[in-house]
Amino acid sequence: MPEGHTVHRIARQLRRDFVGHRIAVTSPQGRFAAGAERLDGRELVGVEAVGKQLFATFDGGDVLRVHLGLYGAWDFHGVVSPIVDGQVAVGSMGAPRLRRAVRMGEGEHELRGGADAPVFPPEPVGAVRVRLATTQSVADLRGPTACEVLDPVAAQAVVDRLGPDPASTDDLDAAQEVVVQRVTSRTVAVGQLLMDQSVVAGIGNIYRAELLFRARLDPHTPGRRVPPDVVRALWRDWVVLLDDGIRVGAMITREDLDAEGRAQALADPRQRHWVYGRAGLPCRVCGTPVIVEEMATRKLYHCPVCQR
DNA sequence: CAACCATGAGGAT
DNA sequence: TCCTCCTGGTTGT
Repeated sequence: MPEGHTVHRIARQLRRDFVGHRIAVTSPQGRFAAGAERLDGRELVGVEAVGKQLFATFDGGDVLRVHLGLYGAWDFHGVVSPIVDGQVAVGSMGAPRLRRAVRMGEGEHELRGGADAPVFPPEPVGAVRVRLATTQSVADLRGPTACEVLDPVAAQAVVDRLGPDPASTDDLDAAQEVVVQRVTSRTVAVGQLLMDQSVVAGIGNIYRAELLFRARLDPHTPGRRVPPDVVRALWRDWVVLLDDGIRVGAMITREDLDAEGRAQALADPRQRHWVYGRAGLPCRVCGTPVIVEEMATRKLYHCPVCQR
């Protein structure tokens, strides 16, 4: 369920507390026993996120590739350092219902073993596919759709299949034109193209719905019928939303909220979005009931009046 | 308890 | 278009 912003935050957390350390790698659940044994005791030398994929490189070049899919999450225990200035760090990232959040105050570096287990390291809870551990910090991965060890060439091949990700690209303008080309050359609905990770990486079902609403664009519009300037606006908006999501740690997509409204939306997910998850509720702009339909097996929310 | 659901994606048909 | 995998929270009987 995590979209791109979550994976970038996870990459930051791993860089902050794990890169530069020798890592004890285990698979409490057992389903990653061989991979864990291969990586165990090596130094983590770098972590990158591209789209929804995470690449953790160990000394010697092996890359741990993780994709959280719908259910995956990382839980962090022990020292969980702040990853964004002026903000709390959250001890768990991924599928929201999995959050056994350990919230830590600004600037706080604290040794603790989780909310209900004041020992370190804590016993693994549930089906932990991989545990990465330093002497001070633990990262538990559960429920990933992909978790494998790749050599650098294979890892790069995965990256090469992905479209641009604003948070892993240094040339946003060049990336923008790649997206323009990949959208406007297709007859597939733009609502599907935004979810296609080879077109643009990191967008999921929530950001898809919200980007289209913010652009007031009908999700059914064929890619080739979307004017290039509208694709550019979508891309620039994705740049903004992703950056905000990485900093805030939540998908607050309503640009009409003031600081207080954003604070309330952070506490109440029902206030975060224009249309996502609001089937039958009045559009926040025109009052028309929000429509939900299936598009390529995923729920698509949109306003039939504002988006055309 | 079971059934259903979720911010995902690959592969078979 | 369907099936499968992965985990766990919520809802219903």
